[in-house]
Amino acid sequence: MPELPEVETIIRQIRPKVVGKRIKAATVRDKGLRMIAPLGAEDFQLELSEQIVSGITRHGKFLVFCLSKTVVVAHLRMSGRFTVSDGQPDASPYNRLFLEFSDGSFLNFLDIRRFGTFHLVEDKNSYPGLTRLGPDALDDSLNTQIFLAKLHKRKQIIYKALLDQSVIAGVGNIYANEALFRSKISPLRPSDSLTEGEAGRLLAEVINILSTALQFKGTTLIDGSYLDSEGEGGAFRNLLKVYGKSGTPCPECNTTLEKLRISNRSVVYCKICQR
DNA sequence: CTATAAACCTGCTGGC
DNA sequence: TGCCAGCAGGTTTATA
Repeated sequence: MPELPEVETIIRQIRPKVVGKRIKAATVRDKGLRMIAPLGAEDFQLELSEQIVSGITRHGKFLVFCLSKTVVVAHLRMSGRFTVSDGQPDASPYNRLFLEFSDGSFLNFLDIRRFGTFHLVEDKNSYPGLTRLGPDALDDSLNTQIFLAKLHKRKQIIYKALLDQSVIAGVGNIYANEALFRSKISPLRPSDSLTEGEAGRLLAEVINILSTALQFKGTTLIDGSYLDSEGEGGAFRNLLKVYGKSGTPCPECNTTLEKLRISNRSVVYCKICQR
């Protein structure tokens, strides 16, 4: 699933192929979904036509396409992908939406599960999904004090706080599991019980793991659930220590890793190492 | 206010 | 072999 490193990888790959180009036509192939907002597919296509892509940025897991007149905020959710093709749109049956540029190239949005979203807005401050976000997990301005203050303000377990994008933006289930293990903190700890030292350790592991995963172009599970814009999988899978490994020995102490169900998600942890 | 749950989707896997 | 329940899970919206 695309989390921060996967989204950043995709952006870095498509940016040079897309920025500066003029949109000749936008085509929403998959009608009748909630993918496009707030306009319907027809208006979305009209609005994008003739605009120039001036840049692509990211906040958390959201992609922000800056166009000459408007902004399109996209989210890949579980199975969204982008590809760039020449001459014709990507032939995948899961190609849900594509932009045709004036040079004959195409930016395609592929999404098996159709959870991905596109919001056309005036500017990025007019999209609530973005304004709600906390600082990006790899933003330089993020520090232990900010993180700790947010953790102490809420009454929820640290696992849920880590996934709460309004605390910090960009962490999903895979990297939350890994960061908690590496910082030796139990996912069940109340977030307001973390000491400054623990919060600092956890934040350092979050930053470390996300930036390392970015170097590896993200994580692709055995099931091939994530592929970048080149159709490649990320190699960080080989560095996972606990995610998806319940029932196997803890790499630190050999205790069998346990699986929890929190908010309908699978959480794997070592009850000996993580306190 | 918080906290939980359901909804959105499709492909894959495990059990019978 | 076939069928079906369950799982994967980020975010929004609804409900308690």
